[in-house]
Amino acid sequence: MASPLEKALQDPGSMKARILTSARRLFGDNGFSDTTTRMIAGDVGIDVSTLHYHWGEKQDLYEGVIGAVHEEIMERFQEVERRCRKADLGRRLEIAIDVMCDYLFANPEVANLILFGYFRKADHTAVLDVNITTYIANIAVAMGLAADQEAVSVQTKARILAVWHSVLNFISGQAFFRPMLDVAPETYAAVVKETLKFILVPAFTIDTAEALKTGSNNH
Amino acid sequence: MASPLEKALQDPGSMKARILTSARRLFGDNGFSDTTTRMIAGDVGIDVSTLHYHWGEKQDLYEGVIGAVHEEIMERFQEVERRCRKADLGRRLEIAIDVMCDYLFANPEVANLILFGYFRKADHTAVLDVNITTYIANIAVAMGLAADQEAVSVQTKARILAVWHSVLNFISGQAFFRPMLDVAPETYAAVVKETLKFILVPAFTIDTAEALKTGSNNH
DNA sequence: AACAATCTCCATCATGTGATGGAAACAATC
DNA sequence: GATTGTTTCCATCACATGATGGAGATTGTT
Repeated sequence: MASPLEKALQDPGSMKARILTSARRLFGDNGFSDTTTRMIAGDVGIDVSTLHYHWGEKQDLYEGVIGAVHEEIMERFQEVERRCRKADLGRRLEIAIDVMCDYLFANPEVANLILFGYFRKADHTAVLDVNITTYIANIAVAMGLAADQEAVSVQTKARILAVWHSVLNFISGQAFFRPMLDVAPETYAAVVKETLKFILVPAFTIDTAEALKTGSNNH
Repeated sequence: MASPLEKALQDPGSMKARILTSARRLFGDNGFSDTTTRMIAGDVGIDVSTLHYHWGEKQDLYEGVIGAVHEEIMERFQEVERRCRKADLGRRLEIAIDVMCDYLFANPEVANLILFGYFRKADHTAVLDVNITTYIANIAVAMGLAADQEAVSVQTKARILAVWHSVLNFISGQAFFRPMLDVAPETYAAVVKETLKFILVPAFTIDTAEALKTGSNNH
């Protein structure tokens, strides 16, 4: 569907791909407005106009980054779904937490990029909006919380959003929280996984039966 | 401690206070970089130089906003602490969720401002950092998860961070998630409270005894 | 070697932004 | 009513940023 993106991914050494890589990291670090095209060009070691030549305007490059990240995330969800077969709900949650944490800790800019998207009031929100809705439906089905992607109750959606946020925030706020907890980087990752499982697993494993039954009436 | 801030709060109709109010909302909506001093001045109905006359440079105004919000939050925590006396842990959590949700839904810019702080790599992070640490310690004590503010284990800190994030994200992402859940604003608030209690209460009420015992060894 | 296509850079523009100086309006005191 | 201190606005500056045009370099093809 995204032909320029495919072309860029074909050869990671191509100029277009190199720009995308730098843009991804810098946008993730500083957000859209605090990342200048000159910063990205400087990081790649090229001129600004070369950047514009390959990607058009800044907004297009940003959407290219979001698109690439989106594809990666969807791949991870498919991995979760594969590994979740024939496991109970508690185990499924643990698998999902492990897979997503491993991925996000290895690509910390991803969590930032997604969370930045919540704030931007720009026009591209529609794009990201669709993505998030897709994530939610995917998780619901993979977790066995909904029969198909169309029949996800409000409660289930809200609960998945809460889980998803919890994961993202711990990774996104890493630079902020790790010093606060005063632990080494590797320890931080372990603490995060443990905390997520501690908080999330009991709620779903204990209460799921009732939650699904009363899932369509809101208080 | 903050003398200019006190002066502004003394008279809500004063120019300095009016600027602070507009700045608070606009910074909350758009973040620091996407909010211009001209936007704020325009919202108040004054000239840019009037704004600079009262508040100095943009960064100072921003810190004024953060400071005011910080004071409000601390008041809420004190309220939680008062109302938590002689209640068990599950009930304490519910009280804390209710109080903080009511406050944040009534002042939605607050959640944005705090979350924006996670991302900004600017110099003021130290200020916010201290604030967050204070929040965490306060909650830990109010919840009865730690004896005093100095003796909070890594696990407890991480768990409180997770709770705090969950609350903030639902309010901050309201404009984003409410359409996704397709519910009315009042319903959204109810769903959020319910979801938070659903997810958070079981973990702490079931597991607390063991959690506190093994609170100092990770993994 | 000649040519065409692609790529990269230098110079430059238009615009928006943070910030300031100084003039004018206002308020308070005598 | 004059004087002094405070507040507000107009005009303007310096600078960073997004973006472009066109010249030069590079590569591939014949």
